[in-house]
Amino acid sequence: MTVVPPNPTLEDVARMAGVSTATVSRCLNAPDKVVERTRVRVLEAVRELGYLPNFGARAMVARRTNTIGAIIPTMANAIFARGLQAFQEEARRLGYQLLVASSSYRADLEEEQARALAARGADGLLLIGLERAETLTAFLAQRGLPAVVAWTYGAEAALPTVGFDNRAAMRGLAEEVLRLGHRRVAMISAPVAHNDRARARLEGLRDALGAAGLDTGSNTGLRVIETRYGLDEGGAALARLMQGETPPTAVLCGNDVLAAGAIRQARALGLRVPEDVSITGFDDIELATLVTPALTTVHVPHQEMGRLAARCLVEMVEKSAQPRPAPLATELRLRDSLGPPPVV
Amino acid sequence: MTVVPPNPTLEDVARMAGVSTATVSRCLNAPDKVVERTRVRVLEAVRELGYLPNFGARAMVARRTNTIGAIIPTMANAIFARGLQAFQEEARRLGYQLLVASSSYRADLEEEQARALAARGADGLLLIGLERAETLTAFLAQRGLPAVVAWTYGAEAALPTVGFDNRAAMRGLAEEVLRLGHRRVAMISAPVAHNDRARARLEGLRDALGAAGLDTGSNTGLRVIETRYGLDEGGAALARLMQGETPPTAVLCGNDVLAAGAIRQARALGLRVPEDVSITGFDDIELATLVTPALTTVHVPHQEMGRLAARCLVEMVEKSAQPRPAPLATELRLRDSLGPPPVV
DNA sequence: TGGGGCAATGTAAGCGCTTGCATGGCGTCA
DNA sequence: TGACGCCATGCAAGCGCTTACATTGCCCCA
Repeated sequence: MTVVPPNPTLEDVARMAGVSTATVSRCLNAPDKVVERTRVRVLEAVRELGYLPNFGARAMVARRTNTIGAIIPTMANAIFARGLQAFQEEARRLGYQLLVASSSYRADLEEEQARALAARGADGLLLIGLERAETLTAFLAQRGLPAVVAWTYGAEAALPTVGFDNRAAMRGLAEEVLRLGHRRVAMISAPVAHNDRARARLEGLRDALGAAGLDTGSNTGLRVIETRYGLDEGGAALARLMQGETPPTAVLCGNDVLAAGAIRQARALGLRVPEDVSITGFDDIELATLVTPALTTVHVPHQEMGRLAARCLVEMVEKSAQPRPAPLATELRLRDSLGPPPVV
Repeated sequence: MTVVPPNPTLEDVARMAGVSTATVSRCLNAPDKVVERTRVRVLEAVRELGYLPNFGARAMVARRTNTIGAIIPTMANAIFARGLQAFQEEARRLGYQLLVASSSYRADLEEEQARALAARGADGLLLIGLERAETLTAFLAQRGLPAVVAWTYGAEAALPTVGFDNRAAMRGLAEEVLRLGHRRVAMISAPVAHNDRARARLEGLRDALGAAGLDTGSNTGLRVIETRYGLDEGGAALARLMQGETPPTAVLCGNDVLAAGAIRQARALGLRVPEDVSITGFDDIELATLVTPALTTVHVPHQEMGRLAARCLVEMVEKSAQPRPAPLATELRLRDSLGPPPVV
């Protein structure tokens, strides 16, 4: 009868196999340095004891962990979920374990999580969006910890970015809206403070408006409501927008969830979409085709982005490279929630 | 000018502050054991160097990491996302860092991830559902690694469960369906193999059918289609169900996503919901109120479940307790997608 | 004024692992 | 047969930290 210790160590295995700990270690890390007969015996002991290398000890001496960390604003948002799942699958393929933490959209928590992940030996970090505490950036630089930023694109950002041009994409959508004849346009946006993506989308809309010679001032021309993420929030924002004297004929939303909420609310108010008011989204998540009418939106290749980000980060970790992937292409998805403005 | 090493150690800090490493360590872990003057000096050095304790080293000697791991089937599913977000917030409040990994619904990957998390020193694990590789259960037992199972409830399960009774909940919904007069009922279910939750829901339906004296056999009475998670998958399943001679008058879906897909498909087929066919969901995620008609479904308290699971797990970790929380209550949400069967 | 006690700090062991270097046994070749 | 070299293995240092125990110095009281 063998005694199986609850947390067997290298030494337990060595004793059982009648070899030194060095040999056991070599069996695990460089099997070809050990002659077959010994190796078999050692692996047998490993199996029997259910031995699992202590990660902390290994990391301490090996100075790498094959772990990468991701910090996302929240898990409760489909936009991140899908891309992250792809990221993790690609990372796994490349031999890396993914650890996810979430920041609740707070810069201080993001930094805290980054430190936690760094302390836990993450070889690299995936971050979302360009905006963050300066101290975090400094921290990454000081430790020489590779990081990539996803879900956005910035040619001259400090860190490599993997994503798409939010501004240009929104501009494209807005141009289509204007082409249909809309002149009174409003936007329901996620809070733009500390969120370069939201801001870029808003600016894209302003770009289009400006190019068409329309007033983009917040007071006189373009009305913008900033609101938290959520269906109800989107609905509430729409209700506010529509109650004035001259409500907008088109409401562009910063993301699909806000847009879906807006559509639901529009119907609750007895407004027809798009006959009375057009509503558009951004991201093209699943729910875009679920609402009635189906959402006109901007399609973002989330999975591709996740995979690309993983490859990019691994390259930085393994080759100390500084890749600069090209921005991904987005695509207009014209569905039913956008139409010409009502004839007066 | 001070030289700031890229990865400062305790010793660097000690040298800079002119004390021993023990004192620095005490400053960090038991500040009241160090006199104020020294402490200030040490913390100053910590700040200046940007010192971050090496987690591996610390874990190795302290034998705990204040880290808990969660393994979920996929991040791309809103059901898990929301509960997990709540779990993580509660865990953080209790002083624990959450690390998430995903298993893609595969038992082998779940085990791999569990080992990875255990090796990384997780003090406890959050698992989903009761079904898993025996070797994993054995592994947890051998290491004495606390774990709780969420999203399901099993009174005599090997591990503490935090969740609700899937079977009873579905039975409740099914009884309502039968009360309205439906007799030809079908189900669109997630794959039941390796998924106790899906299976329990199906059994709940069978319970109700049986209690009403209806045939529950798969061939003659109840039609069940198992399909992968996804809107399109739900839609395809509905299409198959409706094309027979005597299509069901009510289709109960294993979750809201399948139901939403089914509703979309029903409309595409020109069927009115619920006049021609009733469709129900399960989970009550946001999208339930988005579809038209709004989904009749079972509301599950995901956030509460997440919080409770966190408290439960922390209790196990800190007090070596074996809590057995009571099942959470679910609630029928009667909305518009369920109505009486069509009059023939 | 001297000894006891206590609070603050230092010393050093050891957590589990990897790895450079030392060792020893064996095959090979002259 | 003996010297050489090489391969498999062992030895031991050391990664960065915590903590039990030792040491120091000071205060207080007799």
